[in-house]
Amino acid sequence: MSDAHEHRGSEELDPRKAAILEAVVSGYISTAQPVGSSAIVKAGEIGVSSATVRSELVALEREGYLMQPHTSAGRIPTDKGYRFFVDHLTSPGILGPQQRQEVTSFFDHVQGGLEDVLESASSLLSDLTSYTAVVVSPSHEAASIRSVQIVGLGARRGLVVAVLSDGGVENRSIELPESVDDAALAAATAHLQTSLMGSTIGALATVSPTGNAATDELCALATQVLGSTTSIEHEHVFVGGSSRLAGAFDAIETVRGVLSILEQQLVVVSLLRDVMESGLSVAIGSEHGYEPLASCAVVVAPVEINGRQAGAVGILGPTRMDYPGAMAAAEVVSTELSERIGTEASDG
Amino acid sequence: MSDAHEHRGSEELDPRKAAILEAVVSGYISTAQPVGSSAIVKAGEIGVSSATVRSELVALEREGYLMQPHTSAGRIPTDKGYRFFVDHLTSPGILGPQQRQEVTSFFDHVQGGLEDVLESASSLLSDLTSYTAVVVSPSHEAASIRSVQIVGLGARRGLVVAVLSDGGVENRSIELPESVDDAALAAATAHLQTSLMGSTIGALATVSPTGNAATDELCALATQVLGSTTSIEHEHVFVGGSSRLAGAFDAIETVRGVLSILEQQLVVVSLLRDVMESGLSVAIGSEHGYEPLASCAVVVAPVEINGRQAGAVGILGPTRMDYPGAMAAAEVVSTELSERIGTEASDG
DNA sequence: GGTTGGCACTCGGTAGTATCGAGTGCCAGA
DNA sequence: TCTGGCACTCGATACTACCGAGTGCCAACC
Repeated sequence: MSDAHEHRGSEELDPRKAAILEAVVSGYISTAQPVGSSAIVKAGEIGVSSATVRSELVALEREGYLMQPHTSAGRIPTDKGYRFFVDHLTSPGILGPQQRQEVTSFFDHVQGGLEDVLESASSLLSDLTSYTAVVVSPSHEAASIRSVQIVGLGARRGLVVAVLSDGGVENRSIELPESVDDAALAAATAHLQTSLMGSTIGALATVSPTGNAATDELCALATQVLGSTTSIEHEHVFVGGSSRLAGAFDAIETVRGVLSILEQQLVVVSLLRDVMESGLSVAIGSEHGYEPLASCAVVVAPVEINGRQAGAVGILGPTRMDYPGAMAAAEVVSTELSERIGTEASDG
Repeated sequence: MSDAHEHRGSEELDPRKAAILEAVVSGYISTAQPVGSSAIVKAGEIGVSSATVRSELVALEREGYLMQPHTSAGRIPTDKGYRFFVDHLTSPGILGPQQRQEVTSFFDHVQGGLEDVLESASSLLSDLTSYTAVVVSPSHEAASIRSVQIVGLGARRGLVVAVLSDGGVENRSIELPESVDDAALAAATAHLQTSLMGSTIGALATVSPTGNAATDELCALATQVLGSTTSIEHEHVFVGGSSRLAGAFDAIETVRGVLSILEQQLVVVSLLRDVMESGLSVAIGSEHGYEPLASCAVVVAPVEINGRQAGAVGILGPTRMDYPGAMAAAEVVSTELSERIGTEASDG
């Protein structure tokens, strides 16, 4: 009480307290059982008796790093305990040779369009970590348009296709006005192409009228559907290894809640963005504000294109997850993805 | 034994036996509890005493329609029991007005490309039924190419984009040869366009050489990546409402297994195809050969384009699912999807 | 002969009780 | 300040008793 440090979140901890806290956290992470004083002593790192450890445990509990599920049980870490562990007691870790191999092999062999790569990447990240992984596609908002065209599909149906500088392809189906022939489509495509080339999908350039009514109508239609859905709504979320959630939690209601969150793409996007904006790479328990994820930890890493943060990868596990491993995997995959997706490099 | 009918799977059942079977099945579907003789009598449909019902239950059990979880419990249906129920005791049912409204509202307002529509449709189907839903995109194998182009993204990176007659857009990133300028890309695009227009992605037309080395190299590259992945590998599976699995089963291990199946897109595609090829619209329990889905029932409906079966929708629930409701929802959504996707209609 | 009420029996589920032991908090002594 | 000792707590496990839903069987009845 008289200690002014009490209100600081991350003040230093007695080296011995830190060691004991570490023993509890890593013990609980590997066994999923509350850790008792004798188990800590047996681990060998601390040269004192269990009685001494117990008094330290009481202190750690009072300070909010640990809690007891019930009176006669060992301790388990609180969110604050995990936080201290992540910030001060562990470092990102490195991938094992086999995982390293898996990553390089993946990026050597992956093929297909942007979406396919991201989709597979989410599976890769899940395989590497044994947790559920998410990959949020780079926002296309800032990507510039490299090509636009209107393709007729027959029977008054058409498709507006825009290719973006980041490799993304946006397409929207439209209903064509009656009696549009291929020539009209070609004319409109040509005009759109010159007008929109280089502008971003978030801020489409205005298409000046040509005087040809049919062309202008088509162009208006195309720009309208391209701009109609804000790009945030089209940020895509890829979830890999969702079945592993069932292994990570034993309460089926928790699994349900987390799965339900993962279905809401907007929520996942916001979650990852919020975490990164607060400058963290890990959000533990209730640190992010999402109730149903209170028993989860999220490890995130940004995907960058030309130094600008454009997307993200995330790993979702129980708070008692393997933080070093997850952070290492997220780091490696996000870096590789950034490299692979980044296109406007200077070595051309 | 002496009864020759014994070996026929779906011979008629005594009307009273059928009524009793129906009572058991619908009772178990709505309560999830084994159904006893007295509950059947209380339901009122059968004008006999519980003792009589019991002797019929014994017969139904001997014939394989019912089983007892343990000696002193009521009966629950076997897969065969559900099958009889679906085939003879119930009909597809109709959607409630509210659901009907939901469907029309959905198809009125949905926008975006083909994939977006299918993705949202899986959520719709899940919302309608309260079960997990899957939508398999129409195979692009038979769709003809309406447009091909190679777009440069800078720094030796390019994207091959093909627009198909069914509204699908395939894209593959490629590494461009050194020193390719926009003119070369345009030339190659033009040549590809005329060569491939109308051919299917499953059987690309050969592109005749032009004599221009750069153009021919680009065309070869493009046709190679377009043909490289067989189209079955690119059939896309959209899963909606996976969180509902956690509500449908109480064994967490079952949830895990089913989720794991849903992650394997190829398996889902095969499953739905197998079921439809055997002429069914419902597969119950172990009727399909997929072990982890032994406690599931799958309701499927084809998505057709111009009369040809091209994709499918499916509903995945426990064997004690609401078959009429699920069948109605699958039917409606698949029909609407067929209508919306089908493009080469004749009224153009 | 099919149907029925009666009845003994089975067995999962629930509640109550005893026991075990891991782990604790506390304290006196080193 | 640390340590060994000790009484205490309380979840987990095992065992028992009991209840009741539901059964199979059978003699009697229409």
